[in-house]
Amino acid sequence: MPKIVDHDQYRKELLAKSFNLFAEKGYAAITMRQVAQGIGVSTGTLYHYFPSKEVLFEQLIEQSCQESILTVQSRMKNTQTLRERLALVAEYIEEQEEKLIRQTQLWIDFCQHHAVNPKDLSLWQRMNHRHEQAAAEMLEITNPEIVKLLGCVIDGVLLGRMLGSREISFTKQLGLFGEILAASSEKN
Amino acid sequence: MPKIVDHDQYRKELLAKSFNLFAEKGYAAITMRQVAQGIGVSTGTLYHYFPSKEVLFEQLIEQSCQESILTVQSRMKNTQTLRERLALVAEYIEEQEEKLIRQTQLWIDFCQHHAVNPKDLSLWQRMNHRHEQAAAEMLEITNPEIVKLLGCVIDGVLLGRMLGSREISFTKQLGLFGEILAASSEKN
Amino acid sequence: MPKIVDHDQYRKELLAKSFNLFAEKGYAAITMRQVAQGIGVSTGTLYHYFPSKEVLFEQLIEQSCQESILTVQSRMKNTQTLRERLALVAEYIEEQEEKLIRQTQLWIDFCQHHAVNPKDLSLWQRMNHRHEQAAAEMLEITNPEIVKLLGCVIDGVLLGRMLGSREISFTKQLGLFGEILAASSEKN
Amino acid sequence: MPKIVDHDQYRKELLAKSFNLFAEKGYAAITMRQVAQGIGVSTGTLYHYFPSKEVLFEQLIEQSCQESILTVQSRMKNTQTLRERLALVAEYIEEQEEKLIRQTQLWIDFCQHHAVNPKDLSLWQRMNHRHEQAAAEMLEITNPEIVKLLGCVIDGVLLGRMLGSREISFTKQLGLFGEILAASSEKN
DNA sequence: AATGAATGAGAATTCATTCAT
DNA sequence: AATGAATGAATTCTCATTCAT
Repeated sequence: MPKIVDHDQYRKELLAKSFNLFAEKGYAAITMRQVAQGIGVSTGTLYHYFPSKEVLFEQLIEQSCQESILTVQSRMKNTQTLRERLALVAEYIEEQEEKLIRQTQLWIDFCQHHAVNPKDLSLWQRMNHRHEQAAAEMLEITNPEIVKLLGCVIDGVLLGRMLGSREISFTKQLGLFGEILAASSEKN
Repeated sequence: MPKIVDHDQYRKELLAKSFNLFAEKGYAAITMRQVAQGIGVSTGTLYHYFPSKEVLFEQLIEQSCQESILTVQSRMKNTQTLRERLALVAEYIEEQEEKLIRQTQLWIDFCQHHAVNPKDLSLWQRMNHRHEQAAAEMLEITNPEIVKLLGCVIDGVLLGRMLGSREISFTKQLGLFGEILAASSEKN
Repeated sequence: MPKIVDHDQYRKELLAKSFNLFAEKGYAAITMRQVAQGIGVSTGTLYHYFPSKEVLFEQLIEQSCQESILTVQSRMKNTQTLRERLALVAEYIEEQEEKLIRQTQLWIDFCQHHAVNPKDLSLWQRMNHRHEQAAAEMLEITNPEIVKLLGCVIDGVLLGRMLGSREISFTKQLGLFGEILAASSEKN
Repeated sequence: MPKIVDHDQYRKELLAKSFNLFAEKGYAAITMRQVAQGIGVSTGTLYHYFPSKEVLFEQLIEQSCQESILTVQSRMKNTQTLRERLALVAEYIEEQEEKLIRQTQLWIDFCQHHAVNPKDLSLWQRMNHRHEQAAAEMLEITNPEIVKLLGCVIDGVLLGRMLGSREISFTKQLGLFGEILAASSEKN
């Protein structure tokens, strides 16, 4: 009888624990020893679950995207009215800000060093799409071109905050964007 | 007889030549040998002009920001009418897209690994400000809150394109943003 | 209820199964995991039967030599006439060629890394002796000096084939050697 | 002006110095640090001259074979009479015994771990051929089949001595082989 | 007995940096 | 000033061995 460990489940835990480490220092700058130490295992164990640093990183990206998608979905599930959804999305996006930033850091890193293949790209786009959709619902936007623009605003705030700007925030910028949109559409 | 070269001038040339290399691979991932080879000198020469990889990188950031600022300014100088400026800025931002993306890559990289000090930050902000101003003039925006929002849109497009999205572009998104702004303000 | 297996018997089976693996890759180059996988058990099981890689290897050498000796002996047992023996030895040596090569590989490997102790050495010499004797009988050689020379020829063929030469074979070279011997002795 | 080093010449010196180290411990068992230390340089320097352990080993094999061939040739060059040649070959083979053994060790090692390509093989065969030829001249053998047999005897002595047998030697076994040959041919 | 997860010392290799020329 | 050889600490990764189940 072997030691009882759900290999796959544990692998996912290790990935979750490495998330911050990779996001903070970047793929190239963090060492496997630092990762191992940071999540409390030996390098040997790390390599027992992942064949290489690169694969670990790829799985990290994948899991973090998929989890993000699931989280948004599940948040939406148990609510019926638009008002409820709006509240939840607003709450969600503020609460997830740090995570969103880290996720974007990871993705930028990933793009720089890997020839991003279609599967990965679609995963990222799907994730982004969910976030855009959630925000679009919050702001009651239907025009797809404007949803895209909204995506840019979100990404812009993300990048701004990633680079340390404290003058902008999701609430403020999205709020302003919502107002402008409302004002412009009233006219039509 | 020493070669007649202005030490400082040559240093700047080396920085200019390293720009793409650092932007493409990232600070941690590129090696000094790769940089040296990429710009056609020996590692020894590189170390003759820069005491360390880190300092080289810092000077790279600084020079690239300052140059960007100067470029925008000079572009604006010789034009009087708004229309002329608009044309030039539009042309400029499209033409510089790739450079802007690389610059942002570098800056993200820099922020991840250095405790950004006020001097650096102000440099970056000044640079960003110039770009925002240029774009603001193009779109005839005066409200500072909206200029900030515009900054987010620009950054968002930048991030989007950095991550490989081909569905968005400065022209399209800024155009749309301009329209919405116009529509919303007409009402007032 | 423990499984009904003779511990010692099973150990021997494991040794037999590891023979090829060690011979093909060499002691230093093969890993215990590869061995375990190759013979269809877990590393834990391997270590249950052998305290270390080194001991496993030593026992492998010993068992393979002893088995070789027994095989030659048993082949000889049930035959009385010289002719019969000759036929069997000839058959045996051709049929065992691959095994002999592997055995020699193992032994070379062993000598390189271990201070060969007298017990081991005598084992090897006894084995070699048997083979020489068998071949000597086949060729009806009695002079001990010439038996030694015969040993060299056998070893030479072994080494040649180990290194991939397809131009020589036991049958051919031993045959030629026999002829020369016959020719030279007729004269006396 | 760079440090004045004949890169290629120094590479060859490093190879020559590594010869014994690899032969004694075997490719898999020796570490690059041990090699570096053994030849008095840093690991970094080793990797400055050889891209990998494997390539170092391959070049080692090649250089050692080629050198062997050249040595035999040069030894033969300046001598006219058969007697002189015989003396030199006898001297050579005894004096080179240890080197021949090590070379064979290396080659066995090489064969075990590399898919030997035709170029390598022909190098080895050419080297072997030279040795056979030299010995054949010494013993005045012309029949190609018997030269091949002679090769087996040489290889057999080589293997025997490699495995520690002190009862056989080139002089003794080749001498005996020569006598037998002479005896057998006189009859014809 | 049997498994395979866990360990950490040690392997190959890289790379910022120094230094002789 | 310029070169590239040399260094060795640090990196990624491996593997004999141990141990909980």
